[in-house]
Amino acid sequence: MATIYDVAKAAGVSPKTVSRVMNGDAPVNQATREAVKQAMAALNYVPSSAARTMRSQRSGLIGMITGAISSTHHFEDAGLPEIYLVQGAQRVIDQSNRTLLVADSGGQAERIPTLLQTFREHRVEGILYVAEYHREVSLPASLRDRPIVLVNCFDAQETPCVLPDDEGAQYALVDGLIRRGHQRIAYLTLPEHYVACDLRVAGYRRAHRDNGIAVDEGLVQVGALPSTTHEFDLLWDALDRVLKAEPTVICCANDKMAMRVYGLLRDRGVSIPQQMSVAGYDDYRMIAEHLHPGLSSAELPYAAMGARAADKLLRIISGTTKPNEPNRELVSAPVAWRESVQTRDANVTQLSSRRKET
Amino acid sequence: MATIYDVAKAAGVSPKTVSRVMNGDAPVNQATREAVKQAMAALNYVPSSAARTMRSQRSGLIGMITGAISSTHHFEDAGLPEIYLVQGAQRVIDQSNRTLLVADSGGQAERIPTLLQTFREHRVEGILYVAEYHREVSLPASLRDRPIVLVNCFDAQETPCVLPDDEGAQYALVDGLIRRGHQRIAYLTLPEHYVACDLRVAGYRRAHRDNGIAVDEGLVQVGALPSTTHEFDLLWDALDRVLKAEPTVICCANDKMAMRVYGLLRDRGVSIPQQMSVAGYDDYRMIAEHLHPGLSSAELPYAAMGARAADKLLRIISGTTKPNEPNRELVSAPVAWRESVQTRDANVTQLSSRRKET
DNA sequence: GTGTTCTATGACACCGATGTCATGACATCG
DNA sequence: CGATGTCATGACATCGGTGTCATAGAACAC
Repeated sequence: MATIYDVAKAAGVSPKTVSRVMNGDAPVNQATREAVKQAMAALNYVPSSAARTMRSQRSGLIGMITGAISSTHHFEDAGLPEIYLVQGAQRVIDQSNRTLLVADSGGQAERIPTLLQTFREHRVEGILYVAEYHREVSLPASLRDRPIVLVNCFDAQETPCVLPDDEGAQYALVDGLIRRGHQRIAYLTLPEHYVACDLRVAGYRRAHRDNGIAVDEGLVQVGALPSTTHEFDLLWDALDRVLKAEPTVICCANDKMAMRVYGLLRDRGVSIPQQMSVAGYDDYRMIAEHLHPGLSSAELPYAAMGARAADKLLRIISGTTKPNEPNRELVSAPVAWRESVQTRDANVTQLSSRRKET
Repeated sequence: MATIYDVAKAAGVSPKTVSRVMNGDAPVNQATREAVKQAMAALNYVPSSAARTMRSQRSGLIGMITGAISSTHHFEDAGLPEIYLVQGAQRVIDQSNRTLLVADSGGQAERIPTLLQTFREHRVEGILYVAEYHREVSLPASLRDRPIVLVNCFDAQETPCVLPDDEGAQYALVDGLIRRGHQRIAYLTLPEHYVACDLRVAGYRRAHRDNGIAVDEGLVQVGALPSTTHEFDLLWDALDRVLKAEPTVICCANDKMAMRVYGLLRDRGVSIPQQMSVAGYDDYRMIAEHLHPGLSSAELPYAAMGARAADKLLRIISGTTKPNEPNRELVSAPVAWRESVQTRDANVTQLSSRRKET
């Protein structure tokens, strides 16, 4: 590969002048500049980031570590939307003239030290630490030696983090359901004690409270288990229980669950949305758009979170954090309304007739 | 950050000796070695890959460019499984003590030159060029200056590539259907003239031929359009047409389409799999496992393709390609059989009774 | 005892950028 | 006309590793 010396020789100038042409940090005669540019083009010159890094002590690299945390089991399908996080972060990072170095542990936590070692060898300027679902983490001390932003997770040390606004999004979804005339809103939750579960149930309740509707506790049932292999073992029973409470719409903890509920409802001869509306969470387009009817869902805004996290990290690195910038940032997204939710005349109760059919 | 000089000073040796301890390329006295190791640990020393790269002229970086090609429109959900490609490639590349540098264009082709420039600045040793669906590409000349392996695509110049075995996988799926007693197998295809469409239809036909079954052309209908926004506009009609040919199973071009077909069949009151079996393609676990009933599907083996491509690229880089290694490699995967396909008694035709029901 | 080989180590240059400082050619000012 | 300043450029050192070569001492052969 051509070096700056080759270019200098070809253009009949010193390497330093070539450097000046590239970086524009000092005046260069127009004729000289042209000669240098021609030489660069002729030799197909590309500057070496290794040499630059050495001289400048700045690598221009940002490390992202994903799929990082679970050691007990592999998440088969978590990880998929991470590509959106990567895209969102990369866009922002490219604009700052830096490069994103992605290390995916593939869910094997034991690989993390190796990946971090690689990051350190490359002198990454900061790290984006991505969890596969909204949760609390405790960072290894070895991660604390450079700027870091947590994505989709938080810790007890108030490390800067970017989180989805689970409470707000679920609120928006349930509030939207109420505005569409629904009063009896079933909710099949995530596994208990998950951060997202608690937050979303809180949003569900706040939406009821703000609209002056009392929550029938029979309408709220745990719909999933933490184990991925038996994740939906209790869904059948949970669905039976909420149906007993005679809802007009079933909110599912995520789109996967909603997809299953579609099947289960149809097994029971319940048509969607005529006899029962359904809503999801995550807005996985792959699912929500292609289910029939299209699934209304609260978006998990991964791309925006990636962008926001990258932005925050870059500001920390450059020391230009905003004065009152909070450590913890919530990212919101609008609800995607599709055909699975039917608008009801608030004064009409179709419940009794529907129940007769099934 | 501590440098090799700091370590040398702390251990009372020369930098070169520290280097020897790290690389083990020359004998070092046991006592000296221990002293150096202690100094490295005490100073939390991590060697600088930039300095190494400069001296050795080897970056240890492999570039992967994804989501790279489409310029006309953004693929909303293509790109998702790419994470598997990344994981598969990364595993192999890590084992070779190299680092994967992923650049995702987010479907914006105009960003590719920038990304390639970054790759060149980092002196990547080779490039994995990933297409978002199986297709022919023509590479920009600027990509030809270093080893490259195409993934999920091929070109006219016989550039080394790794492809999914569409023909073989569709053959295996259809052959499996026939072995399960199906004789009238409908096929809703991808958009016409797509590489994968032609290959899969070929597999479908070969499976019939090998089993001595004539293909009823009414059973084969185009099920999707190239436009993503109107991708499935003709699915309704296509489904109607194949149903007229009285199939016992409907093969869909991909899992998304199968998900829609689930909905459409149920609208028609056709139960799956009792009245109609359904099969997909891609084996997107997120869909196939959570549809109800579970969807039988031919796997698109992204992780394996990523690993194979990385392996091939590393062998090209190291000059250890196998003697008879073909430029083009096909990656196969077994069919994932789930409940959406019902085994039939080959001698019983339930068609007439089923048609009456609907 | 001298020559040869091996072990263990260090001095020094080099990879390719760029920061610092110096210098020469002009232009401007008093 | 000499002092000062600006413009354009180059010499040189430096970043942190490692390849090359030199060297001192120990071990071994004859």
